[in-house]
Amino acid sequence: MKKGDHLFLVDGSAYIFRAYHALPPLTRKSDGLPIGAVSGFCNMLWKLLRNARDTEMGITPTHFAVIFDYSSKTFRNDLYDEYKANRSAPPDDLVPQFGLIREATRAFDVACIEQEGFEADDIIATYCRLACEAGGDTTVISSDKDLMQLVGPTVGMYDPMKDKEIGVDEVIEKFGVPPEKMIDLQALTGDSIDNVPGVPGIGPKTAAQLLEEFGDLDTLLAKADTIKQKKRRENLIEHADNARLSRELVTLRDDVDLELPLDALTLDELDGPKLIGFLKAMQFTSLTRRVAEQTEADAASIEAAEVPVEWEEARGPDLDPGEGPSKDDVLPGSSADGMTPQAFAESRAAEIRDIAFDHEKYETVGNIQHLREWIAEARERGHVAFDTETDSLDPMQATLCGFSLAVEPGRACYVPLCHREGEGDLLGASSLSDGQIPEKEALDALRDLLADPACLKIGQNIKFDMLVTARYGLPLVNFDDTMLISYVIEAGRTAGNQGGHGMDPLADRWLGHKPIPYKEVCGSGKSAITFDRVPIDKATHYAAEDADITLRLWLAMKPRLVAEGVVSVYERLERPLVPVIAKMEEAGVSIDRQILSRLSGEFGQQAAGIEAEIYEMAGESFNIGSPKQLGDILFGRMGLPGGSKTKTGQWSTSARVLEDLAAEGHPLPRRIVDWRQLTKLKSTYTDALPGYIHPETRRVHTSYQMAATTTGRLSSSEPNLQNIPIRTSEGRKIRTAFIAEPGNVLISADYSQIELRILAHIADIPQLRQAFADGIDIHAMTASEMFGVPVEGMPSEVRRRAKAINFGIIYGISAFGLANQLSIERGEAGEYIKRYFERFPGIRDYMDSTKAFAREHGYVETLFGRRAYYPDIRSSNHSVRAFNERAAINAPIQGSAADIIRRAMIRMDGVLEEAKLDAKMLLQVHDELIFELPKDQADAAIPLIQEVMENAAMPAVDMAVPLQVDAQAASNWDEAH
DNA sequence: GGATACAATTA
DNA sequence: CTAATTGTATCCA
Repeated sequence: MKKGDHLFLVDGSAYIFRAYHALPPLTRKSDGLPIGAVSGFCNMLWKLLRNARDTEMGITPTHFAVIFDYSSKTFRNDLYDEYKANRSAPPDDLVPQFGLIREATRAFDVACIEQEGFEADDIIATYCRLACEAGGDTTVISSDKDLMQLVGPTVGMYDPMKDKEIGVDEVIEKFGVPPEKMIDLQALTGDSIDNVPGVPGIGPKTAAQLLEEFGDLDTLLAKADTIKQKKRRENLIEHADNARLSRELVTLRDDVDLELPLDALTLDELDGPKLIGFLKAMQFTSLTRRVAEQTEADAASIEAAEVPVEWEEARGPDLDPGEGPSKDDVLPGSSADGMTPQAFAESRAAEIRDIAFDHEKYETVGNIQHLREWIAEARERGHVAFDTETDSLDPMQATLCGFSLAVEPGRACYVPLCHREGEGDLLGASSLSDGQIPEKEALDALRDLLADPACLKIGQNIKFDMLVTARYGLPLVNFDDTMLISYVIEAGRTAGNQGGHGMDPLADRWLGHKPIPYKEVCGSGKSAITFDRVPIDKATHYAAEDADITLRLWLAMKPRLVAEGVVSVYERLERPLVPVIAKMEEAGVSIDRQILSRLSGEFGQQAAGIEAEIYEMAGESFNIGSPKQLGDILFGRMGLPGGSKTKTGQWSTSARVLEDLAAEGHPLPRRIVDWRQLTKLKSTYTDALPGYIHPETRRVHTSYQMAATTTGRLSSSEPNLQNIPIRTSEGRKIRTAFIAEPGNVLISADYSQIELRILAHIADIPQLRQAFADGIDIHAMTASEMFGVPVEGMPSEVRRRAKAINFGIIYGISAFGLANQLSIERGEAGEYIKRYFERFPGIRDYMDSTKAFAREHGYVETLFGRRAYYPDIRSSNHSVRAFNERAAINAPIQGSAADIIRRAMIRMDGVLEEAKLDAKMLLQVHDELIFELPKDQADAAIPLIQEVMENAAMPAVDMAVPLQVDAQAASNWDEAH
């Protein structure tokens, strides 16, 4: 190696894990071999090497190697035997990919390096040092912070997934310290993934600040006693040794005795046919094609290589028979001929991922002719991505600032409508910016596009855009929603990261692209501006990018619906519900301010009285709302026996614990429970709800999230109208404030025991089926089966226990949970469960087979084919696994019920309309629908609503158990329910 | 101001 | 023991 040479070092092991989690899971079409990470790896290597051969741009490596960890045990374990002890075994579908990635490296004719006893990072550090000494430059292909300590004048890093170079400045930007201080920073923060201890309570921000102040770790530890913050000071002093140990653990060794010298890493000419053989074996069609083009090899004449792989499973995809793609699922430019849907979806996703973003190419549309051209092109093509920009996240309040369109990847525009400039605080002082089409003219043109049934509008969370455009008098027909497509294909796969199905995480996962952050355009906090204040050129970059991303996501994801056999879930349970829910949100519900205000006063007074009693009993005043202070009083000063502890080691003051104390004769805990209940009712409901009354409609418009839960349920927020109190008489009063307009009534229609009925159907339990067919009290029946007590004259306590068990079954019962619920010993709860399974062995069979299915496939299905993914069900951690098993048992039951009410909601409008009823569906509360309609139509509507709901599973599923719906009309929600 | 913990509410 | 959202307290930047 000599001056001017450039060494590329790929951190192979880190890449594998990152690619596995970040990229959509791919499988080889012929046998289901998982190859997602391999695919990402090959695409990355190809990109790096292709750039390498293009001397016009980028850096040209002369030396190249991929480095892997050899085994998990290294010299660091001798320093600290807990090192990396938190690492769980790699997922089953990643294991075969380790070998494949090494094969891929060889197919690319690149050095593949691993050495026993050392981590890839140490080998990388050593090569870096050698290259530097020889006068060459190095680029480390990784984004691992552990490697950032190597960055310097001749060493850079490159994050292949974010296409981002990391130099000295980037390290400082990200961590607030220069690379040479990264070791000290990591020593302080530790690393929970690698189980490096660090100092508790110190995160990257604090660490950077401390190092800035003290210079380095040793100085810091020596002067730790001068630190002001108490906790921080104590932790630094107490854990100083851990910090020193951590420093040793995170310091990379650059003196590894290398098996392969630096000069052996020279980059050879690519062997096209060899690489193509491998890619063909993996069935990477689009990369094969590109490599063939580049190397001028004849791909057709090259046979797929034999690639050794340890993989026993050979399962095909589970396509629902007879459920083909519908007409509008035939995608533009489709080259699916001769390909399986799976292979097509894969190659499409890979194709889309490779198209670069260029914000400069987006157009701003400032005259009507230009807009008409865009709309004509969209209608010509038959599909267009559409996104509105507004000044509010609330679609019922939002003012339209502009909209964007995208017709093909990279080709997108923004149409500003009412951007303003100048001071806004004085009336009329701001003025409309130049270069905007008059709003009415632009909207009239847009109407032709949105109302055109022959042109598919593609949105991300299109319910929002639908509500906004509806308020401007524009109907939106024929649409797709990328958020819902994502929800159908990977509910639960993506839990954790924000939103899961929001634009940012989707763009990251499917396109490897980070959109312009909203904060960068509009600022945040106090200095935030509304979108109409954003300069138009800046707005175009942001808004057109959103439409561009939406279009790309649609292109990349939609074929997956077919590939995974879930088209009907999307087309029958998700998409048609969008306009239904939009209408419900738009309708809103009427709330009586006066009732709430009166209740607020009552609750406030009662709470104040109880507060005084509490201080009296406690002998001092304190903040009752602080669990910490309350715990100190109850279990410290007053010396009451503590029950359980919370996960942070505090004494629990949950209602459960307090009620147990009350039962032992202590008067104070009871009052605490009462106080909490009243303050909850006041703050969350009677005080907060009036604030949600819309200034113009005078009604409350909740927002339903269609892609928020793993099971298929909706959720409601701002305000949440799915948790309005009902259990206690005090809470119930709040429901009287939900009223019908004068002359109208509310109808509440709810499914009776729908989840138990679904369980009886799915698990096929004869006694349960019979009981539901006969209309018997199901909990009493369970009690009599289990305890041999006749239903007649059964003590209520016996029935209560049976009821808790029935619920427990639906929740994937555990002795711990049941014991907690019933305040009994775990052993006794275990006995109950045992006895239950003896009487209903079919339930145990259902649970076992559901668990087995989930473990094998990674997901479970509802009666209607909706999937809920539980990737952690294979966790080696017992409690994580058990939790996922319970969730997997519950999901088909809860999810099937959710699917049934969705079907009812989708059909409801048409049925009511046909019957000439002016009923409006207002709310959904999981198993209940609320309608508002003229008083004199209630008698006609009730049986119709019941019929639609009771038959909602038909004809897709013919339930072995009848569904029963109870419905009543009244002037408020309390009486209707 | 943002993140986290805990407790409340619902089906 | 399943699935959610919201409000208050608390800690830290």
